[in-house]
Amino acid sequence: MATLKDISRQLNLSVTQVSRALNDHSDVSEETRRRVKEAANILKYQPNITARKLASGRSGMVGLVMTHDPYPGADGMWLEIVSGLSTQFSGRGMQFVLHVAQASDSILPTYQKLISAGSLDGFVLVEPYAHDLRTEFLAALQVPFVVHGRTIGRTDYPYFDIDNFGLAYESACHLIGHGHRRIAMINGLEHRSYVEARNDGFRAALQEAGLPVEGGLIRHGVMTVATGLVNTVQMFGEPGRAPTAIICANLLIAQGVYQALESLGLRVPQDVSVIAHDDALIGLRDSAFFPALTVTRSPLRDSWEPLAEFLTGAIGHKNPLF
Amino acid sequence: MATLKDISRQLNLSVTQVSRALNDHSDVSEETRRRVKEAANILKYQPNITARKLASGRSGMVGLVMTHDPYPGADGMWLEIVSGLSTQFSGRGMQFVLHVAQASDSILPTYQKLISAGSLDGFVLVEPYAHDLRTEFLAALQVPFVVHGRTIGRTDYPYFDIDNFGLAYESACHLIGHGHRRIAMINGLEHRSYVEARNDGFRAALQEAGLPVEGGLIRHGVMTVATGLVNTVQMFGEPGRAPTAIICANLLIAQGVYQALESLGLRVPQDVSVIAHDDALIGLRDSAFFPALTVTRSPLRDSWEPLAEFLTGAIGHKNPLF
DNA sequence: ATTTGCCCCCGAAGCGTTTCGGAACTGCTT
DNA sequence: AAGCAGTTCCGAAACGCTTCGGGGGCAAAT
Repeated sequence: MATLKDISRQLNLSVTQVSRALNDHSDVSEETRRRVKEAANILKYQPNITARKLASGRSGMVGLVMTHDPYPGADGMWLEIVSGLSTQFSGRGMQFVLHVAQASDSILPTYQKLISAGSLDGFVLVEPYAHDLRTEFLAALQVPFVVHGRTIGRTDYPYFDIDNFGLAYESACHLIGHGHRRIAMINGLEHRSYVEARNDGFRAALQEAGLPVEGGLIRHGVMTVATGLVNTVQMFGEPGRAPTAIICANLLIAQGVYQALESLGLRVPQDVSVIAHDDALIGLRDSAFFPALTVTRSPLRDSWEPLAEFLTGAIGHKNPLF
Repeated sequence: MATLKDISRQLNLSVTQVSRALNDHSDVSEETRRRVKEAANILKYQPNITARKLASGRSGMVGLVMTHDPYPGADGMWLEIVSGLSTQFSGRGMQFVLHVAQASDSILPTYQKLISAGSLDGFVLVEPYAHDLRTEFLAALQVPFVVHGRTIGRTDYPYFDIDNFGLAYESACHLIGHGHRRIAMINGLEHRSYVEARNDGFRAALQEAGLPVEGGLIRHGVMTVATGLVNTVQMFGEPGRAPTAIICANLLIAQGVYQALESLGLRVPQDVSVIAHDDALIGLRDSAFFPALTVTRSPLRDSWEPLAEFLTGAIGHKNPLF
């Protein structure tokens, strides 16, 4: 509850100088800086974010807007995203908040509202579509943002992505090298850019090997156990069209695939080979699979640090606080 | 980006009157109110939350602080909580934000920081302990808050709770009525108030029936499938001490219990009766259980509306915006 | 002796809103 | 004619902070 004025009174300094001292400006002597910081500590001074934002345009708060649509079964990822980003930002002295939009078609208005209300400095976007309205919208408004993944086309914004094309490509090549000729892929929801990229990588590998890319072999769904299960059962339901290998977009899907194969009396890897991508989510280990599961792995966790770094950079650059 | 000043200039009114018109104060004529609101619409005026907060002390934002510790497998509940509360508050023209504290022992400092930074009007607390530091802390600071559940002892704050005692009591009575003599309960984590209340209800029913309350029959854990599974296996591992009925704190635990019983070659309900409490979480239906599961049910979903109502009431009362 | 440059400091303005205390006007009562 | 109440309005202050522009003081350069 202590304010700058309190400190300034106590130290016989001007509010200005106290502010500059605390924000490590250049034109304040080493001695006063020390005294000010000491007094701030004693008085348990906390800068008033609201006032700071109003004066400087920067609040030190960044946000992520998620849509309200629930993803039953796939929500472990949200925990990972939210806690990961929160950790990173608070390590940088910023606040990370999550905002839930009411419906996916109200997401742009939600950003609009948050921006013109003016309490956030920037945004983190996750799960971008191949062509995403949000990036264009935020870019047009000159609001700092950062993307986990990336869109197709113009990418003149900071983002952090993994080689989704390569991931699927390598997995498919691996299976082809082992003699597989009918390979399926159970992927995430269509139009998401990483899903499309993986489809492309998958197709490229098949084409290189001279294999046809049949429609029914690429499947989409929310990344849950149920998706893996259902799609596997479906694929093996059409006689003569069953794959001999399956590539799974994540470990939950792989779990469903394993369950389905077991029920169908098929063995891994003798009857069907399975490869999955492992995001290293909390509470789900590839080592828990039996028979052993082959994975490509890149922990989601590794992306929060660069994303936070980029965003703080973009914000600081746009509107320096000191 | 339009401000009050813009509107006032356009209409030849004072900023004061425009503000009062938009906030539906009494001393502004019907005619001006109409004109002001129309102009605001045209100019796409959005009140600047930051400035409003600074001037009035109210920002229209409320928050929930969760701890960083991940609950693998039990995070569906977080989705339910966050999206439910968010929906309720945005329906009331407020913003709901989620903040992640770095560690559970830093939770009070986190509140402290958020409060003195002064960007939130109030808090929602969930999963309170029987004796909870947070309620005392916030009450002492006179910060509005509302609790999902309640603490033991002084409850002079707004809260919404269900009859956890009765829940467990009725379930136990039901089983006792069917002739069961060794009844187990697999409950949530110790010290949580709803967990303690259910323990109490459970014990009360047993005592009334003259049954002993043995130590090993009340078990605690995070509310996951794994907890149900492991505890069931353990209980049936001690010969002669196995229960004939199990009460589960939620559906995930019940799922684990079913899985364990199936592996152990035990049938529901012939060999073991199972009752669970159903919070009606997204993506998990009691009807999906086979053999059919007996449940007590009270949707978590029903609590967000009253909680939001209470909190907005408490905030408005404390510091009226108009 | 004057200028230049540097270091440290301060007053005041401004961010966009709310709110307090009055003020102008109308119409109505004494 | 004066007083009163009610309605509608406004100026100015305030919230806590940042930042612009300037201003002393002092040592080195002219």
